[in-house]
Amino acid sequence: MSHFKVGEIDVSSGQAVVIEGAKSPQLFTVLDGMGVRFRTLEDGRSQITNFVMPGDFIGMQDAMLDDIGYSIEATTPMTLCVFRRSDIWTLFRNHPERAFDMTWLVCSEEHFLGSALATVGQRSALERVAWALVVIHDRFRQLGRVDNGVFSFPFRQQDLADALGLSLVHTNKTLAKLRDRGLASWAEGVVRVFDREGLRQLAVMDEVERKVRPLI
Amino acid sequence: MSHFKVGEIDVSSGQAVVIEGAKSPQLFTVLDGMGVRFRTLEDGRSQITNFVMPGDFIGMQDAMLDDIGYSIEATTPMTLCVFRRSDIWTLFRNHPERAFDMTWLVCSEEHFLGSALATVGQRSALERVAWALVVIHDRFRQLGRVDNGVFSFPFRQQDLADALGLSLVHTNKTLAKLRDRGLASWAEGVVRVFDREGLRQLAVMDEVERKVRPLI
DNA sequence: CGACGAGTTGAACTGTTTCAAGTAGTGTGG
DNA sequence: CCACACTACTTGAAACAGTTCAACTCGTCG
Repeated sequence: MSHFKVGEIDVSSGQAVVIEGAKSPQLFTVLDGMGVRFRTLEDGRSQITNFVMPGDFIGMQDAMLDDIGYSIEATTPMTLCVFRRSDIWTLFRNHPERAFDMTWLVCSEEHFLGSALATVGQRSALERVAWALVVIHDRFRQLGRVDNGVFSFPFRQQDLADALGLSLVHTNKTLAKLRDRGLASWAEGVVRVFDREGLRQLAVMDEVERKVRPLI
Repeated sequence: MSHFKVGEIDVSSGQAVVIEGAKSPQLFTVLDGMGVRFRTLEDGRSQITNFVMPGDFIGMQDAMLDDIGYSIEATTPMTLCVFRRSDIWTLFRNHPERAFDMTWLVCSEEHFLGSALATVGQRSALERVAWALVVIHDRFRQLGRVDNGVFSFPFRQQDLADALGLSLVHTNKTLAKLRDRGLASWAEGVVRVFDREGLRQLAVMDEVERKVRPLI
């Protein structure tokens, strides 16, 4: 991929990376830092569709559809590797393995959104929060950031609420319930998963085997 | 695509096309008929992720991820064109334009799931149903099945409820509200959209330009 | 004819939201 | 160094949107 690389950019925390509706001609890979990907309704409500983490590949959707359906904002400072959108076609033509990997990532993203939709559509607040903690925990573990169930998590409770379609207040109270049950806690930016299996069962989710993410 | 075609299959209404968890080695294009794509939780709750219609391309996700995350069931009798999963790689290698189109479809699917997630996560029941009617109406119009806002819709209200994360009863009552307001009606398998613009505004959704779907 | 699926409507209940008030931590400026 | 503003989190109580339960209609199928 290296000769498609245009450069690197740094985005400081709180700043927008991609703005909904704009026609950003770029594709990114996240080298470092985290952010949120979200959609906003005209009246201000916003839905976080996922948390963006190192290794994520952003912008394929826009590049293909000529229309960005979401915004991305950096939560921590981020470093992104930038590709030229117009090179995608060249990639499909000359580097089918890379194109294949990129498609794999999009499929995997779609898969995740399907799970998230089922969660928000069908699960109760307690189940949703438990589900989110399992998913986030597993993703952080893949990144090697989990030490014995403990990892630091840079987002706000409001972000989790926006991701799960719950109010901030209820998200907070639900987290308190999980804490009381000894399943997990989240305080001062640190999440502690005491009982992943218990959370998983509470969330009525089945075990999924880990997938190997291709690197772009 | 024609020499990747393995054959055609017919599925009668009510039958499963793809079963969650199974490893179906096939890809399909819907030639005719409609169905639902859904995910089930272990305790039986189910979330419809989308309505499957003619022209839809199914199975890319599975083929890529080696794991099917959803089921598909035929609502009306369906005719599907079957491809061999193992040919995907050949396609990327020898027919980059086709691979590009397939990726485009996956991106477009992802885009839709993002909208659906924002709907289920943020919109009220009234807004959700209005949103769904606009989306469904537009999709049916693309298929050329809408005559002056009127089209026949083979699904049950329970299906719409499962798609929107609402109970059947409340979905029904919400439809009644839209009928009372003169925006749309749905009776005996026929949907009438009297005021698409009114529905769109009620749903707090912005206008989107139509995209050209590639045919697979 | 009886059983069954789909739709409809009313009434009771409840999970979640909204409102409200307060704590703790952090940064800013006088 | 203290007052002030501001953001994140926490907790209680009131309000309400949506669920659940229940009963009834209508058409279809065997």
